[in-house]
Amino acid sequence: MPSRLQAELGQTKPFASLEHEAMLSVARTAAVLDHSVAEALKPYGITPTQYNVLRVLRGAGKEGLCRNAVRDRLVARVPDATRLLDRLAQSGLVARDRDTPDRRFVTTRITRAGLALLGRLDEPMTRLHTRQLGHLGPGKLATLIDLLAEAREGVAPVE
Amino acid sequence: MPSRLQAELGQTKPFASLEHEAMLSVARTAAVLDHSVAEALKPYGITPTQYNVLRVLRGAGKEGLCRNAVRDRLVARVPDATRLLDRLAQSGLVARDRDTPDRRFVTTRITRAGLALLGRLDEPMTRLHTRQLGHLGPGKLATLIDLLAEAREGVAPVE
DNA sequence: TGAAGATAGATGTTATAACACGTATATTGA
DNA sequence: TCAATATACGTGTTATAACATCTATCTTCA
Repeated sequence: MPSRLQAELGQTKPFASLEHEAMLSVARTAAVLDHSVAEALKPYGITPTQYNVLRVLRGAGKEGLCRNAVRDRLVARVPDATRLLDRLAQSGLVARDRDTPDRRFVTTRITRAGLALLGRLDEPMTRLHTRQLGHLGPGKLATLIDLLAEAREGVAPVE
Repeated sequence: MPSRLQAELGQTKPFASLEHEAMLSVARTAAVLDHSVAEALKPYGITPTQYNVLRVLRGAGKEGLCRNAVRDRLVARVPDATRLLDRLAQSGLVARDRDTPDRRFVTTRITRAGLALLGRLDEPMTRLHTRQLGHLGPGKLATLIDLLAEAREGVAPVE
């Protein structure tokens, strides 16, 4: 029986190895999920990466976070956190201040407008997540989360 | 017990839902795996997407594939397949011809140089895949592949 | 104390992604 | 048969990613 992924990619030959099929399955699933999140966020004028930043900053609270701390908490590696935050600052969703004793640090905090945007997004995003993955049920979701964590053990961290 | 992903992202609060944690787990795992593949391919001067295209075209054989067929077989959605193939053609790894009865189609085929490059990559990439995911073993890999396929059922296809 | 190195961040530049629109060929149906 | 539509692909443009390099501040230690 050809695999589900094979059919999705219109591929005639089976995969060379289970490892390879798993690699492509992860990439495919991430692309599909990310695409639907991007579509859902589009009406609000932000990208999944920007949404991720805003959630990180909401989690950090009033203290805020410096640039590198934000960058290291993001799901995907971003090589240019400065201009990512520039754009969010220009939209008024975050604010930056060089207000620590160590003058090298620039603290970024989510603004009232950023919190308001996240507030408007919380419900639709939760519904989206449920619609996308809810059918798996708690048991399978927990297994999936565990297996993915185990999968990440095999490679060096994103550094 | 805080989840593994929580620790990786330096996050203090638990995730809002299993669905959300699963979403982020998939994205995180894909980013980590993609990054290591990109690093491995860098010495050869191609990106993961280009590698993917070359594999698709090798699979298609002498017949080749038209632009949209290539695009639809890629793991991740690419909105500009023309210039992606332009770059591969400029590197001499693929060749294009408008040689079908229907003059709208442009057939793309992998060149001898493209095949040679893939040949050099086959072994190191297989080793990389094994190093990244081999420790899971066949049983867990099969489960992971199945769960990811099931996860993709919840959302509309990438169209 | 002050030069060397480390750290945090900004900036310049090129390549690619993303989106809208344009062109050529083929198909359909009045 | 020929105008309308569909299909396959290309092009123009802007935004962002990716990479290298630069500046400012702080730390370390001879």
